[in-house]
Order: sequence, then C-alpha cells, then structure tokens
Amino acid sequence: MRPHASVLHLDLDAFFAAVEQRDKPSLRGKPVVVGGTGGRGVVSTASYEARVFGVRSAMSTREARARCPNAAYLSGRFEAYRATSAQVMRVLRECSPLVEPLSLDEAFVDLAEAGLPDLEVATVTALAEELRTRVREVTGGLTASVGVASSKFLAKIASDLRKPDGLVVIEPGTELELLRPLHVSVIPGVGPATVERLRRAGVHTVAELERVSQEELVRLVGKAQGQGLFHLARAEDDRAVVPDRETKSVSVEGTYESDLTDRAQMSAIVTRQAGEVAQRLRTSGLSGRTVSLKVRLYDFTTLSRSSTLPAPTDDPATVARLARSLLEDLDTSGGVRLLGVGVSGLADWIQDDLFAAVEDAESGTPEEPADAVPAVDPGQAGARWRDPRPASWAPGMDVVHAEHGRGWVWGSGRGVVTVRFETADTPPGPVRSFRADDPDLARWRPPSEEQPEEQ
DNA sequence: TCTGGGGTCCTAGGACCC
DNA sequence: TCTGGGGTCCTAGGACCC
Repeated sequence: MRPHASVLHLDLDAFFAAVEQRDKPSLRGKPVVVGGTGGRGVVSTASYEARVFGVRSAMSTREARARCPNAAYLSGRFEAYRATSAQVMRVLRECSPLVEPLSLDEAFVDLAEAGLPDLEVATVTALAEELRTRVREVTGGLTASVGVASSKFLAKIASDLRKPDGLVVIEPGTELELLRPLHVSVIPGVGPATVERLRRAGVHTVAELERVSQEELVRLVGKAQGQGLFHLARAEDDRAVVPDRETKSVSVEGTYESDLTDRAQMSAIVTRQAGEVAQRLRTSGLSGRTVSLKVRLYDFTTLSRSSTLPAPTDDPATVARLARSLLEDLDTSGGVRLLGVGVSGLADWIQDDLFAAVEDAESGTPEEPADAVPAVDPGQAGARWRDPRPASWAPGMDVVHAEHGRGWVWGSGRGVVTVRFETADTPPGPVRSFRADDPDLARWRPPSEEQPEEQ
C-alpha cells in the first residue's frame, strides 16, 4: 500500500451496449443487450436500461428475453469495441506510461508516473475528472467509472462504488474503515465457490475475514488464495501496475445450437478451430508447444486434454492433427455441446532457434553427445546446413538426417515425432508434429528447394 | 434446450531427475 | 529390503474475471 492514492482504475460503463447506443441513436435510452443471440447464448453486457428489468451479465439470453422482451438483442461488433478501447487506452497512456489494460473496458493507471506536482487527493481527483472528460470526448460520449486509491485492490473497489459515471477517491488512511463493512464478494477473486466456503465458516464481511488467521484461511481456500485474502482483508496490496503483459495462450471454442454426435463433424470443427488458432498465432508472431482440446458434454461436464510438442508450432496442420488425436481418445457418445482448441506454452521459436544457432557457432561444439547429432557432409555442410537442433533440444531426443531431399527431421519421445525443413539460407519451415504411429509421418516430405514454404 | 468466449491463475498427482 | 527429498515438467480440472 502506498502513502498516496496514486493507482487509478478506470472501467467503461456497460461498454459493449454503450458503443451500440452511441453508433445507433435509435437505441439510446432503450434497453440494449449484447451477447449470444442463439438458443444457447448468454448476456455479455446489458445497458443500464436493461438492468432495470433484472438483466445481468452471464445470464442466459433466454432468461434475459423473458425479463425484458423489448430490449434490442445484438450479437456484438468486436471491431468497433476494439477500436473504441484503443482510443481510451491512448488517452490513459497520454496521462502515464504505466497503463495496464485488464480487458477492452478496464485498465489500471499508475499516477506516480504521471508527472504530477504532487499526489494529494485534490490533485489526483482533478486528474481523474479530466481523464473521464477526455474519455467522453474521444469516444463520442462514453462514460467511465473511476476509482483512485493507494493500491490496485482498493482502486478497483473504488471504481465500483459509484457506477455508472462515478468517481471515488479513497483517502489514504481511510481504507480499512471503508473496507470492513463490505461483503467479501467485493474482493476480486472471491467468486461463488469462495463465498460459500467463507459463509460456512461464518465469514460474510471483510471485518469478519480480518479476524480469521492466515492458517485457517489457507485451510479453507488453499494456499495462494488464503494468503492473498489474509492480506487483502487488511488492505495490504503492493502489486505493481504492469504494462505489456504477455499472452499466455490462444484459443477458439464454440457452443453448438444442438449437441453434436457425428464424430466426422466434430473432427471437421476441430480442424477448422485449429486453423483459426494457428492463424491468430501467426498474426501475433507467436507459436506454442502445448495443444489443448476442450470438450463440453451434453450434461455440461467439461473435459480437457492436452499434448505438448518438443518445439513450438504455429502450423495449422500440426495443431489440427494433434487436436484431432486428442478428440479420438474421448468418449463423446451422448453428445457434445462445446468444442474448443487452444495453444499454450507460447514462445517465439524462430528467434530462439536463431539465437541457439548463433551460440553454437560461437562456442563450437555444444556439450551434448556428439553422436546424437548426425555427421554433416563437410563438402556442403558448413555453408548449406545449420545445426538442426531446436532451442528446446535436449539429450535423449533423436536428431536424424532426413533421407529424402534437403532438410532435417528430428523427433522426441512421448510418442510424438517432429519434423522441420530448414537450410542455412532459408528460414526454418513450419514445425510439423505427428504421433509416432501416424501414417502421415511416413508420407511427410520436406518442401522442395524451388518452393520453400512460407514462414 | 438453463448455463458464451477468451482468458488467467491455482492445485494436485505422477514422472523424472539429481 | 526399505524407502530421502527437492525441483521441474506435464496433465486435468476448477475458480474466477470481463
């Protein structure tokens, strides 16, 4: 906790619905619900006019329609939301270089880096009002609720206190008196499951939470959350505002209007989703080692299966092949309502590999056993071929010279064989991975030199 | 025809290594 | 012939957030 109220949290009010009302004047002043409009849709955002009828985020659209039949139901225009969000984030970054977006409609700003003459309550209050005005101007009228306090935790709580279109600055020294009467569910990270566990222990308010020992909290909700709650109950929070947080995973999923039962159709869907994931990885310059499949059965049981490659990939065929093989091992009789494909363990394998190659060239023979690396024809090798081992190569992985054409094949254990084509003067080709028993592996050939593969 | 989609973080057990 | 202990990686599931 800082001595000054220098952490700002900004939250755009009913963001998606507000963008729709801004862009379509006929919707202004009317209930608007943005979310899935199909039979299995849920509400993403409800305008305040719709909230009067009891429509809430995460409610099924079916129920929302029952409560508010006259609302406009829209499926959302994410390009417009992204563009508006970017305008807002720009305004925030003009104020301080330390801006941490949490989503399209929320961000923390570190006011200690805003170049203010001081961090007194009057000064930060004036800045916060100015920011709210600027946001309204650049977005064409969108309102934001803002909280300013001595930590992220309290700034976020503060921004919630006077929604919509509100500003709350928590004066340093008054944090606990504000916090103690509040219900524990105001604490970010305390959801229904945790609320229920605490309720059974007789804990409802932050004041009651403060009276529970750390050992007891850890027993109740686990180590990480228990320790976290112990400190948050005392308004202790030193987390920094971190701009540029790295993406950890990329995924695509879909829920279908009626349960899927046809395996061939599921396989086709997974293949398409894998392609979308791989495309998004490439667009972002990312690649990942772990491919995950998510399956939600007819009864809402959710299964996940994953498989980790020896090297990162952004190749749609590899992601698809692995995702399909994960699907094959699941019993989907009874029907499937959701399918999804994700990639995690993200890295930039091209840079990693070039870096590794440079290191190898500089340090001579690496320490790994030399016989694990195929001897290279000295007549051509120096100029034509790089060491085929990827940065993630480890002793025990096979590295074998491709017998067919130019390129390298290398593989590893765990039943997965990975191949890649590369030469000294072309960038590495896509990493393709196969289950060891996949007949496609035997059919794999490096691309011809005349037509080196993209990327 | 209750219950989205895109994420993050945590837990717990087993494998494996030293 | 009785059973180390820590560390890391991987997998599956769950809670939570917007």
